[in-house]
Amino acid sequence: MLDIRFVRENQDAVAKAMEDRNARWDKKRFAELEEARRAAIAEEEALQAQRNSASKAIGQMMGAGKTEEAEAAKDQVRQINEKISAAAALHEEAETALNDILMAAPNLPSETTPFGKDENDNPEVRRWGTPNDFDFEPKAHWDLGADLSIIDAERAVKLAGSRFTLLGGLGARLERAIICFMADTHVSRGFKEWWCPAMANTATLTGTGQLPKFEEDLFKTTEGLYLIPTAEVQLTNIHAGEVLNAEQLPLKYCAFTPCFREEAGSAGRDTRGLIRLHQFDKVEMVKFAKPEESWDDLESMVADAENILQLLGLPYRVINLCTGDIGFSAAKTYDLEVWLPSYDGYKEISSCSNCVDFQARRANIKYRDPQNFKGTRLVHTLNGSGLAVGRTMAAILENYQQADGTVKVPDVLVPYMGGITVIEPE
RNA sequence: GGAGGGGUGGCAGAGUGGUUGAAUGCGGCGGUCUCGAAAACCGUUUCACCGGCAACCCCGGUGACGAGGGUUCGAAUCCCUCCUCCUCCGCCA
Repeated sequence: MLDIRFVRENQDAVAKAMEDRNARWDKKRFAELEEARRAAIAEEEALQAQRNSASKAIGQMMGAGKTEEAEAAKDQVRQINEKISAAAALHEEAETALNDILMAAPNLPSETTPFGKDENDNPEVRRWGTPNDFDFEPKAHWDLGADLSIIDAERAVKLAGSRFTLLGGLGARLERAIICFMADTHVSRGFKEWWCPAMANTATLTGTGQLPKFEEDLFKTTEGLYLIPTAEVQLTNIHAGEVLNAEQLPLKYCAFTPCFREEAGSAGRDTRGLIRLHQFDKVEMVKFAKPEESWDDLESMVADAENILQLLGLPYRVINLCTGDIGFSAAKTYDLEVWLPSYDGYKEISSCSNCVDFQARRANIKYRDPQNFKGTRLVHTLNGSGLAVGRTMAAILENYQQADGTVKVPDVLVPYMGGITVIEPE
């Protein structure tokens, strides 16, 4: 959520930023509601002050035995109360309308977020590795998975429907190996690992920005809970409503969880394989940082994600999402895209964002730094995939496939595969 | 699922309708004392919002004692709903 005072004092800049983001923004309506809100508050509070002093006086009259005077005063306060109710109604009306606007408004892009209309305007930052030049016709991972009997798409449909997957034998083992490798690697680099609920409540999802605007992207239970679309939701909200100490920052958290997404608007896209599923696994990183350090923390988080790809020997590139393409809560986002032969191109495998104080304000996450300021301030929150497991498996299968149809296991995963170095048909 | 008992400031713990934003203790911060430290003593110690102002650190006001509603001139204190924690019983991976 944006800071209402900042929006009030920077109305033109906010309107411009919203336009850059392709977001709807009614500058005039905001200004009117904001004005109405403050007028109503001023009125309401002035009346409350009257009531408070009158009530105090009544108490004294009663104490002094002046019953009749007290009764007369009570009548007057009753009238004040009616006025308070009217002012409070106006106040709440404006407050609710403003809150709806602010909760639906995306974050402001950072200064280093390039201007652009859509994903075609995302500048490439760097590349790592060279895509394999196969001397045979490489298969797509869904064909490799079927041929090796490690991905059973048909039975997954039987069990749950389309956009689910069933991994068998070394496929299941490879999924588990990738998860453990990623989590272990992050832990060795200073991340604290967490194991989280796969469901979250409304407040939690509001804190990170999925709600109220993107409910249609989520699976909802009959109990009113939602399946988490990413562990970012849980890791970030761990400290919701808390005040952290400056010495503990930055906090570096990671977690493996399954993730669940409706994928409502993506019918027909990536229908095969492990790229776009209702349920997928992901190891997620989240950081809580001091505002003055968060941009450095974003760079190092990207490095943490890149480290996984480098250890796995998978070619990738880093792009800087433009204003028209960054997500709702982010001020700046780097995407990591892994080389995927079946797409003859790079495909997103990680997204690392600095949300600055946008989520911290929603979730009320602050920190104290008595050396440098009095009171508390909002922290900055960052999140990044480290990485999406299914897409990593797809990339491994496709990039490590061999002419005979087998798949070599990346060296770093061999220990996690119980020493198995090649995935062969059963 | 059944029965009972709780949720107050960083922590502990008072407070059952009227200067209680909240006693007291601990902790924290500042000071006195000391060569220094400890002890002792003195002072201080929540947050959000509105208004004033050159000013977030000053002044005035409003609100907040798990959350939301109600009663009342007035609620931490009474009533209702919800959330949550604890104890016992039952059930269960």
